[in-house]
Amino acid sequence: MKSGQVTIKDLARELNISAATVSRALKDHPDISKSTKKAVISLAEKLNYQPNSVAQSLRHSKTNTIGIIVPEIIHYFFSSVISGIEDVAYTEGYNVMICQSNEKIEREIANTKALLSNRVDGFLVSISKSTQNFDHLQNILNRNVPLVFFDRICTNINTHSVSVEDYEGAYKATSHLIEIGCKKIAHLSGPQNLLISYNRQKGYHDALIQNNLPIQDDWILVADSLEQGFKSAKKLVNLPKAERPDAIFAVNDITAVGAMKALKECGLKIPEDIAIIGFSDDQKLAPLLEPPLSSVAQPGFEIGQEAIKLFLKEISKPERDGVFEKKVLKTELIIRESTRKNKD
Amino acid sequence: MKSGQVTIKDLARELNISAATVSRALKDHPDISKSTKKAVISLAEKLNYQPNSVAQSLRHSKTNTIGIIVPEIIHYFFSSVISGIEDVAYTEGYNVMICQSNEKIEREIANTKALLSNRVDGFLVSISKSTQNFDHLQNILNRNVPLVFFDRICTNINTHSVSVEDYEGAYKATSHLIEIGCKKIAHLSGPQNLLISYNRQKGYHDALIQNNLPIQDDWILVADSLEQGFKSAKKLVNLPKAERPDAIFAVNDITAVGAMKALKECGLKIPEDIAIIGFSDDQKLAPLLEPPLSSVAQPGFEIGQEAIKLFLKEISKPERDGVFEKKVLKTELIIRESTRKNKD
DNA sequence: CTGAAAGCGCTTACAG
DNA sequence: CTGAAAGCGCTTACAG
Repeated sequence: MKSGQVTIKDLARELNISAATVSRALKDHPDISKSTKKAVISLAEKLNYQPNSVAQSLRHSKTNTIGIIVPEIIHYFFSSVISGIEDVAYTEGYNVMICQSNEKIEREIANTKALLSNRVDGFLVSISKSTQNFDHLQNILNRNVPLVFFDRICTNINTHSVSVEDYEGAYKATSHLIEIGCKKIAHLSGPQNLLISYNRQKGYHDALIQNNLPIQDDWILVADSLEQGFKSAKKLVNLPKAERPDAIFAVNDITAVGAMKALKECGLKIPEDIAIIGFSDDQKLAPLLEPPLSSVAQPGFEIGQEAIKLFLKEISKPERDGVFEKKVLKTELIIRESTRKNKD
Repeated sequence: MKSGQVTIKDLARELNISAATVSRALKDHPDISKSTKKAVISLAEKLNYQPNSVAQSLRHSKTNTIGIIVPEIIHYFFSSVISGIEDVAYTEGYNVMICQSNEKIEREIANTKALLSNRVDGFLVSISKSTQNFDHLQNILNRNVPLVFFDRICTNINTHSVSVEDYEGAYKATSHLIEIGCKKIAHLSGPQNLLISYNRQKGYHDALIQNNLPIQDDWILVADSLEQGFKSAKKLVNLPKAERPDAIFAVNDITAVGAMKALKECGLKIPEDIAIIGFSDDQKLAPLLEPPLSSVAQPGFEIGQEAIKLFLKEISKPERDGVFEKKVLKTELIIRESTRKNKD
């Protein structure tokens, strides 16, 4: 009773049999006699025996635990992904250890170390905005531990990943703005070192080009928070009348919200004066705004499910074969009032 | 190289010393000579040695891991709490295992089992809506494992808890409605088996009584989702004119949002026709609504911090003494447009 | 059908 | 200053 928890030894002593037999009986090993099994199981139940997973992990060099690193749990998107992971983990008998990088590489490195020490069976990671060096991530692979990136994937490292069609989504969003008659389209973009930001901007860019619409540097502002969205929109509004955009495509919903706030404050009507569309479709937010915000939906829950499934597939291989799957999920254009002009 | 990871044995073999000495050198034990330490540490770094926490956990009967069970991660409130927990856990060298009950007791029971098997050092739990039997929770304490409830605490079990002043918060919210001139105040309430719902309703009830305002059964409807809030508000609006409430106090923000939607659809003005206030103050939502929603703020992040601190305090005791701390944090009334009448 | 023995990786009281 | 030994709780190849 050292740890207060019943062990196999306790059961063995009580029944006057060996620990080995108890162990076998508990896992219904065919060798063990029915009567022994019955005795063991009934005692185990009586004493509320709970196998020590720590010992099992050590024995098997397998913890049945997955390490997750996300920038911040509080975001709707990331908590959806985590839910998706947890969903599959639960049915497959895995536990999850969750760490937040808080967008800081130092913390991401520390998280990686902690999870490695804990011998998680695999990593599911979405990198921080400040992750520009990748040694800690490469280190995971060097140790032969499976790694799957999701959403914010790291192209410098060759491994599995789950992402969405950021380029296509942005292209669709921008094309949609063009279709409803907008001609001067601004973009509030994310940090360019993140592939997702880069791709979204590229989709925006290409949609304009292909529709022979002007690309103007002062219509492209880096902003990915409510506050920055607000400030940037103010800047756009304050451009000389002829140059003022008639639409904004924001890299994510919260930035769009900031922009909307600024537009309203300036007495501009959405979408009549300026149409606006976000990205990621925070379903707990976008439909509830006024006007409801159009966005590009990414299936967060499904991304999580796919990420853990790639991990499960990897560990079911007889051995690491260096073949990596890059799963790319579709996005969906969600049209709401913020891009629905009256004439439609 | 069984597991692909470097072990103490590997270091020992390489240096021709014993594993014991390596172990001591790595933890800077005073007995070990400087030169040995240097050799060990430099080799450890060279080979990128990462101690195996699983083995350490087994050895010490301590995993430095905390188990968290929440109803659902996706809620702003719960992810704030988790962030608060993670924040302290990180600085204190703890890892967190997070499970969701999805509001189902069966899953909560399974989560408890899994975390017990993993020998987490303690539990931080917010119970599900359907948790009416508490054996699985009592079982945690019976095993001498510390348990701290937060937010949705379970009064049948005597242990630490962190909650907020639900009664006072509800009382304040209702009083506020009365102060701005509302006289017929409805309440959208949560499931009554949850203490928080019960307390909020009681605060509402008592505020009305003390202000000599009528309590009417058909003004109190159980609703705690957007959809139910919507439906219930419709019911309230459809009451005979004289009985139609002039204010709604909702058990949480999302229910208030549903109600707002219904009111708007019926052409009613907020707050002029019907004022409305929520609870919990989802800061990613309430301020962005139109009109911005008043609410009662609960400090989610702080709740998480306090919960893990109670756990840390408990395990720092020389032994379990059965003395439990019930921490109750303040709420704050956040007044926004949804309860700000023009005359104010 | 059952048990003794060895080992997963680490730590530490004990001995020298 | 260093090492051999035992043990944390479990599992399994080997032997009988």
